[in-house]
Amino acid sequence: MSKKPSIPKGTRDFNAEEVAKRSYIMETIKEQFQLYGFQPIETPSFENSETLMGKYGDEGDRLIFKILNSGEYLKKISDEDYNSKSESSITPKISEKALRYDLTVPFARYVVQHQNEIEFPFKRYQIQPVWRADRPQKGRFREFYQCDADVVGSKSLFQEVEFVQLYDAVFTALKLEGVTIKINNRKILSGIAEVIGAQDKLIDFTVALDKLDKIGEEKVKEEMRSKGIPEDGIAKLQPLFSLSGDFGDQVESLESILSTSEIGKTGIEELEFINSAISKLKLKTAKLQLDVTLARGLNYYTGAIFEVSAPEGVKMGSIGGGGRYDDLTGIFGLKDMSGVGISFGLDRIYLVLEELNLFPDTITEATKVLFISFGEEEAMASIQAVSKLRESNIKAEIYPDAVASGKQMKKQMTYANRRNIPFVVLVGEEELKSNTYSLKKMATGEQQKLEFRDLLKALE
RNA sequence: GUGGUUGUAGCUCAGCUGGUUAGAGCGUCGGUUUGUGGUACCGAAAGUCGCCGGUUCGAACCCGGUCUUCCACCCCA
Repeated sequence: MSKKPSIPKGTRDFNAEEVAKRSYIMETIKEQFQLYGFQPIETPSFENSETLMGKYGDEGDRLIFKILNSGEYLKKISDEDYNSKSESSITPKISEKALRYDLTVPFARYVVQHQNEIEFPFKRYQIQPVWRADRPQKGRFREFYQCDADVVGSKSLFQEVEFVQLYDAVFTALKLEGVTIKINNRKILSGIAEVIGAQDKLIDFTVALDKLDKIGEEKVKEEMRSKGIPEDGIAKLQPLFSLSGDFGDQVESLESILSTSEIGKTGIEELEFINSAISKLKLKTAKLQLDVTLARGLNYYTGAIFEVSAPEGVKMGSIGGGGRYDDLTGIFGLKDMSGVGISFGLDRIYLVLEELNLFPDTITEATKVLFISFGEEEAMASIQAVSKLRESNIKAEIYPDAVASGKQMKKQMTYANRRNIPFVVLVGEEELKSNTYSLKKMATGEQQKLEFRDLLKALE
């Protein structure tokens, strides 16, 4: 045996069934995106490095796949840089392009670049792969698909409301019931940080808070202390750790904490607006839940923050996320362009649907009938029949190699069986003479000789 | 980037404290069955034990490195 070929870690091949299942998810999402008025765009797999670098924090920069320059790139490096062995100074000189890390930043770039051709508010969706140089683990790959829908150019909170509805619509259409749409607001987090005297430590504070359900109250407090958050501030957080009840109850507790923070109060108002709209509009199968510990994407989110988690009992990271970013295009020079968007994690949704057995049986449509090949003359007759069946939209094929003996007959039957082809047609010497077709139903083994008209009827 | 885990036939995995020619099930191929698959029986082929190096009289097994798998942390879809 020669050297085994392989694919890079964190990447996958997909067989016919997997492709069918993946496209089922994509089509379902696409359909809902279009129903909500989003237009598709696509952007290149790789961007100029400067478009991506620095947009996702230090951690993000580390996870961006960089593309090596072509040509004699080493000759352009000065001896000083070369000997320094410093990645940060050499990397930009030998790599000017990088693989797309998410769809949001390329979208922001797109909006700025095409601002004169775009009607605002601009609603677009985008379904494309992204790449991250991460270590793979459960539900985490180095190449995976994101399905994003965003609106730029509207500050209306009704956008947030519609996105909650959109999440609900997609997961309902996928029959994935009972997902939780968690919502939070950056302004509330800022408000809390302000109240406890940690405005400058917002990220440290929220990163610690985000771990609450994972490591528990004490460990979270410990981490906050270690980051230099004052003890009396941590004490003020106490009501946060025991938040309970419905949306309204939780908001009440928050109000008591945030009474002295203007920004915090704004955050609460926004949350309440979204919640009351949603409770009037009603969700079909999803739940909307306030989660003050939710703190993702803080590098650019400024208002609402969303995250969707799989139904209870399924061990999987978030299957979707999103939020409001008031100034994303600002980085590229277009000010005052508020955006809000959500993302679906195709690969994770796939794993969840698989685990819960929610894929419809009908999505893997294969060949319906296989014609057994006997010889040249028979094959010719078979191909004529196959062509006619195809004209009637019946998936039909003929085994490419002729039967020379019973062994090959067996081989062809086995082939039909393996591929789950439900019907086999035999056209041999006898059938040729009588101008008939022997149709065999594989599941039961029953077989009958039919004229073409009846064959067509039986297969329709 | 940190810590752990995995790698033996096409696939799933056994393989004792290091000891002759490395095993099973499934699959593949052939036969019982020359116009009939899915069930039965008989037989056969198939492995540089992930790769490189070390220890040893002797390594699938012990040690080091490296790649890979999966998991956790960080972060994230």
